[in-house]
Amino acid sequence: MGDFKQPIMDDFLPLRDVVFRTLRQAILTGEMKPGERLLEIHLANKLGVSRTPIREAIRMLELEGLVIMVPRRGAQVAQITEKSMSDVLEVRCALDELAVELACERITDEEKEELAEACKAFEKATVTKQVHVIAKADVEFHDIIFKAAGNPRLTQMINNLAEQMYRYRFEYIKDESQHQMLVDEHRHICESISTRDVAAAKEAIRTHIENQEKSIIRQIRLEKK
Amino acid sequence: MGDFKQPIMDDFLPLRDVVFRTLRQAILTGEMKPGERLLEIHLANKLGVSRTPIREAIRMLELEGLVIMVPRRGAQVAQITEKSMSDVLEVRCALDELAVELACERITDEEKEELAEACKAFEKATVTKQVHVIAKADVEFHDIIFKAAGNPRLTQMINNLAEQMYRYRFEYIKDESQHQMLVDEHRHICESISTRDVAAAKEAIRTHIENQEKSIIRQIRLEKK
DNA sequence: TTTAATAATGTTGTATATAATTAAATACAA
DNA sequence: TTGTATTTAATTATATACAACATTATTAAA
Repeated sequence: MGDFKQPIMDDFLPLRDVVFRTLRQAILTGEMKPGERLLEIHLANKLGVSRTPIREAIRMLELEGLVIMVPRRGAQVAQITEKSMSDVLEVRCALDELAVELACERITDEEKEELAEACKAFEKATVTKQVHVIAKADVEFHDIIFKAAGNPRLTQMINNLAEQMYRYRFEYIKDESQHQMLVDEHRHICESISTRDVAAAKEAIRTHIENQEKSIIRQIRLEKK
Repeated sequence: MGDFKQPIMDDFLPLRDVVFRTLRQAILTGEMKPGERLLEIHLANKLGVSRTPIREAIRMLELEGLVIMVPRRGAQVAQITEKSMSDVLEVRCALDELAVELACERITDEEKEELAEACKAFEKATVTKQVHVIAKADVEFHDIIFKAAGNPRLTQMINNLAEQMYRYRFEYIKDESQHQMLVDEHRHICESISTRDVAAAKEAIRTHIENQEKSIIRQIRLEKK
């Protein structure tokens, strides 16, 4: 299927979902540049499917804000600006604060264990200095917090927002000088949730997100040159 | 076009958008009941269009969480449970708090005027005791806060969440015994934003949402019987 | 009467064909 | 050369056709 990276084909995923994931990946990784048009026949040929699943995927990308529709001219990849990113991060920070707040209230002893484990696992991962290993451990750590928060809707929204920053994620993790800080932040978050200290947990997660924001904004400014 | 209520046809909106709005309206008003299947040909005949725009609209409804897809069985209207509603309201409350916080920081003198106007207009609207007049004034009041907050992404997300509760909205406003409280809450919100008192504004909006939540939960419990 | 196999039907998933619209190219007049 | 029609090509929007699959009904056998 074309030269885009193929996503995992679990069972019989409808083609629209395969196309959706493929295009989303291409946009988030920057393989498809902002402003680039999504020509239906072109994509259909490239991915070896008909126009129908392409169109349906585009509708989904549109609602996720990844492409914008120009009436009768079709879709193009949405622009990523410093403003749009900081807007997203502003929202994400608020939602992450909510997540840790809820986690403080609702976390079980078992989940506390899991969180402590994940925290340690993250520290271990940083030692490997392999970007995707660290990224995975990071996701697992945060996923436990989301599970503890017990609000699937919230989880879905945060993950969706996080996805928008996918392109910048790896660059951030690559920077080894930040690793110790990341480990400390995770520990701090883990401890305050375990002791159900809402104020401390919110403060910790806010710092965590703000540091990410700084890194992302820095990268965007670099790109512009 | 069928017996659904026809939305406004500005210029030449693509059929998918007309269908999308029509179906969304039908779901949000309860005309289409949770669990009800969305049969493509059936809807296509009813609305006098082909299956293509119906399918594209369903993709959009799916991403908004209004319908869920059962693989190879098509779409059905999402269930609304007490849990799913309180999950949504939990998120909405956090986002509304963020909105007033940002509004406190960013509101201009001009917008302060507008907000005060809208607050008065809302009070006037309650006197008419006409549900849709009150609802409209309420929306206008909150829209000014969103504008002042200056984060379009946030606005879009809050509006999307608010939409999910559309069905219960009118019942809430219908209850005249609540009107004075609503007016007071709006005044309180308006004043604390104008004086840039973040803590007070957040507290005020939280109360505002929590009261809505109580009303909605009450209605859901009534429905179940 | 119950169960298994099979046919009929309904429905989605995908592909293709047609219509409508816009953008680009060309021709013509000022 | 510039501005304006007019044609041509490209592309989306919509409709229809076909294939795959799932469900239900029906029939045959135990």
